[in-house]
Amino acid sequence: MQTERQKEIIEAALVLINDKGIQGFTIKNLANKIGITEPAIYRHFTNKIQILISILEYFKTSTKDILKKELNNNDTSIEKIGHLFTNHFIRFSTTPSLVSVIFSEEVFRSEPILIEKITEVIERNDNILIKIICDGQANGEIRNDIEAKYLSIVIMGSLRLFVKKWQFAGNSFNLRAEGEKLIESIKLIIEK
Amino acid sequence: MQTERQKEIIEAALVLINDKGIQGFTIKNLANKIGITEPAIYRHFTNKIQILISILEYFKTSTKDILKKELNNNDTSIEKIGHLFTNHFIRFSTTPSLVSVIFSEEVFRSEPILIEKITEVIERNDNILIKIICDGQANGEIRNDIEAKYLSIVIMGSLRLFVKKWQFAGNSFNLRAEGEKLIESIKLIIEK
DNA sequence: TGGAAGTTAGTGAACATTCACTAACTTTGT
DNA sequence: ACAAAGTTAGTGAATGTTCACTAACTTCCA
Repeated sequence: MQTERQKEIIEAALVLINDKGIQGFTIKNLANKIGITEPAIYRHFTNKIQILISILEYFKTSTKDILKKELNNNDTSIEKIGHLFTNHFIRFSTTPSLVSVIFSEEVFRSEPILIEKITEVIERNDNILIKIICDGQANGEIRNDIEAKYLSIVIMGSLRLFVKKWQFAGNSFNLRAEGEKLIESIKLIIEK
Repeated sequence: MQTERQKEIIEAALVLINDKGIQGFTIKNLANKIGITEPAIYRHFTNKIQILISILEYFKTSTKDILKKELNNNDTSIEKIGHLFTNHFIRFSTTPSLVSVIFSEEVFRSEPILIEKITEVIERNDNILIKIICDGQANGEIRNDIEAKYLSIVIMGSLRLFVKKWQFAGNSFNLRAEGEKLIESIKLIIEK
C-alpha cells in the first residue's frame, strides 16, 4: 500500500508531467511542488523510475474499477461502450492530469520496464473493447461488414483524439458534455 | 534554402527523436549519428530550437505537396479522403521517422514558438478534412446525420491511432497494405 | 589566400542521486 | 514510569555526469 506522502508525490508528478511534459518532471520541480527538499523524495521512492512505475499502477487500478462495474451488467454492447467512455470522461474531468497517462508512450520511453507496463495496459484495454464489439456483432447489435479489429481502432482512435484535443486546448471545454455528442456519433456509426 | 549538411542534420534529428524520443535528442547524439563533433552542429544551426523549427518546416512543405495534388482534382469527396491517407501511408513508409512529427506535441512542448507552429499545422489539416467532408455532405455522398466536426475526429483519430500502433510495433507490419483495409472501413462508415 | 567547415578543450547550469547529520516521534526493558 | 534505543522524515552540502553552447585553433578547397 501507499503512504499519504507517496500518494502526494504521485499526484504532484502527474500534474507536473501534464503541465510541462517529461522535461518538466525533475526531482527538483517535484520537491518544490510538494514543499520539501529533493533528498526527502528519496525517503519515499528509491529512484525516479519507481515514481513513474507507481503512476502507471495508480492508473491501472483506478481503471480496473471502471471496467469491472461495466462489463458484468446486462447492458447491450453498444450501451456498454457508451458507459465505458462516459466513465472515462468523468474520470478525466475530475483529474485532468490522468490524460497524460493515456498518451504516455513518450514519457515512459526511457525505460524498458515502463514500456512493458504501458504495453500491458494498452493491450488489456484493446482486448476488452474488441471483446465487447465481437459480442455485439454476434448478437446482431453491431454492424459486421467491418472487422472488430478495425472498429476498435475507429472507436478508440476517435476518443483518444477527442481527449487529446481537450488536453491541447487546456481543458477549456466541457469534456463530459461534448464527449456525449461524440459517443452518440460513434453509436450511430457502429450500429447495424 | 537548406544546405546538404542542414538536411542531413534534420533527418538525423528526426531519426533520433523517432528512435529514442525527446530525451534522446541531444546535440551529442546528433553529432555522433552524423559523424562530426558537437560544435560542428553549430556551424549549421544557431541553436537546438532552430533544428526543431526546421523539422516542422520540412514536414509542412512536404505535406503541402500531397495536399495540393489531391484537392484540385475531380475525385469524389470519399475518394479524396482515401487518396489523402494513402499518400500519407506511402510517405510514412518511406520515412518512418516522420511519424514522430504528427505526434510531436510532447517534443515541441518546451518552446512557445514550436507550439505555435505545430498548432498551425494541425489546424490547417483539420480544416482541409472538414472542408472535404462538408462538400461530400452537401452533394449527398457522405452521411449527414453526424456533424462534419465529429466525422473529422473519427477519421483523423482512427488514422492517428493506426499509425501510432505501427510506430509502437516498430514498423513491423505493412502500413500501406493494412492501411488500405482501414481506409475501406472508414469509407463504409462515412458513406450515405 | 581567405572563408567555410571542421577540430580540441573548455564553460556554467542542470540533472539524479548520495552524504552526514538532526529533530521529533515510537518502541522497549527495567 | 521513564530513559535508552530505534525509527521516520526531513535538512544542506556535495557527488559525478550530462547538458547546450563557445572560444580559439586547424584543415581544406575554390
